[in-house]
Amino acid sequence: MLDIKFIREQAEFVKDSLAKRHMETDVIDSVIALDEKRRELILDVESKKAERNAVSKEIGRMKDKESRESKISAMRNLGDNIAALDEELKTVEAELFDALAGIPNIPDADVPIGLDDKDNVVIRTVGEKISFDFEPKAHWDLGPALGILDFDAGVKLAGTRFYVLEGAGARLQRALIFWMLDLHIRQGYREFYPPWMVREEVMFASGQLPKFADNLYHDHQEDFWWVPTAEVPLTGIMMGEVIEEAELPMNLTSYTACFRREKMSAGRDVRGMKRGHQFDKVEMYKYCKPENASQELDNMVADAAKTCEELGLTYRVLLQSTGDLSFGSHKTYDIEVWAPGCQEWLEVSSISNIGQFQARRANIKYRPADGSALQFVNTLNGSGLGLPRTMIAVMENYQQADGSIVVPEVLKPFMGGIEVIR
RNA sequence: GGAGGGAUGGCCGAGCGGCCGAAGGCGCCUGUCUUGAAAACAGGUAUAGGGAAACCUAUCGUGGGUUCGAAUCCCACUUCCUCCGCCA
Repeated sequence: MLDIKFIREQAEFVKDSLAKRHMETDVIDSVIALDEKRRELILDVESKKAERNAVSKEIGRMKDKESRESKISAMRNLGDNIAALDEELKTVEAELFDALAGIPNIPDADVPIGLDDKDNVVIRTVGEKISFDFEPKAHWDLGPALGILDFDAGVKLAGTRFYVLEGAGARLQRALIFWMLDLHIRQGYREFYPPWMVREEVMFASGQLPKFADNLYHDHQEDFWWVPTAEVPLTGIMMGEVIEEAELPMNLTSYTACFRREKMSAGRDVRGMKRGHQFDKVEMYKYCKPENASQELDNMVADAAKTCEELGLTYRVLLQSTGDLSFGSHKTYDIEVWAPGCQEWLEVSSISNIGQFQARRANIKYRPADGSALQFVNTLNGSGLGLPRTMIAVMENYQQADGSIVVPEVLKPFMGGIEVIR
């Protein structure tokens, strides 16, 4: 959510930013009109309240019954007037809030302008695409052949876009989770295990609601929303809090399953385990001061990249264009790993500086050490990494001619002595 | 699921429908004193919105209601605690 004062003062700049995202800019004009209406009403209703407060105090001290009665009836009328104005103000504020909640974040100045993900800019590529002296297989052939990945069972249990990992496959994923969490702890993150279902207000705070309700699973009998990413509870955990400056930056990491309806992308990526309704992810998250956010974004990209490096995967870092930038993001890098079987760069991580966009929705501030006024923190989030695609990359990169899969060096301690899955 | 008791500032804790944005204490900040510190003493110390400013408005878990006026009365909800039941 953007600051209404900022919009008021920098209307043209905000419009330009919307235009970069290929959005209509009319909403800014209506927001400014609503804001003016709102301030008019506040001026009016608050002066009336001031009068009522003053007269009510007088009434409390008055002895003369008649003039007392006349004041009371005058205040009764004023009270009705105030109630009507309050009602009107409430309506205007709700409209303003809804309008503001629908405006995306301002892209950072160095975000390339583009239409979609094709305009994302490759910043660097690390490693060479692996070459084999045989024809590499895709994971959807490798996995079932080894008996570690079962698409039919997933469909039987839950339908399309579900699969079952078993044996060394399930264990490999668990090893990745353990190893990633340990790595992030070494990198200075604190591990959290949050609820995987949250209240509606938490979904709103992190920016998923109201806009993306269609992509979420929701229990209609209780106020429970299944998290689409650990970013949601990791934002919510500090909702409404004031953090001491000395505590910043706060680095958090969490493993959760993620649940997504993926309604928008029906028909895309249907094959394999690339895109499912349920997937596991290890997430990194930061609360920091605004002036450090840019540096912390770079740090987080480096932390995620380290994960790919230690796994021995070829990867590239991309800067998202304005056409691909998600609703709440100020600036986002993607990390993609090369999957030689399905011949694809797979997005395993998306690392974003959200600025104060979420903090404003979630009301998360910090208290500067010098005692000056409270400030909104900045928040950052990034996958470290998404498990299914990491699994794909590991399976396809570490495959051997006979269809077996070598366990990456860093995962061996977690595999109970299994060095090759066969 | 049933019964009962709570929720007040950074923390603890008072609070009769009006003089309560809220006593008192602790903590913190500033000053006096001191070579320095401690102690003592004095003053200050919530958040948000509006306003050029003076200042005004709102907030005592949340949302409604009663009233000229609500921390205080009424209703609903959230949450914590105690007891009973159920349960991995």
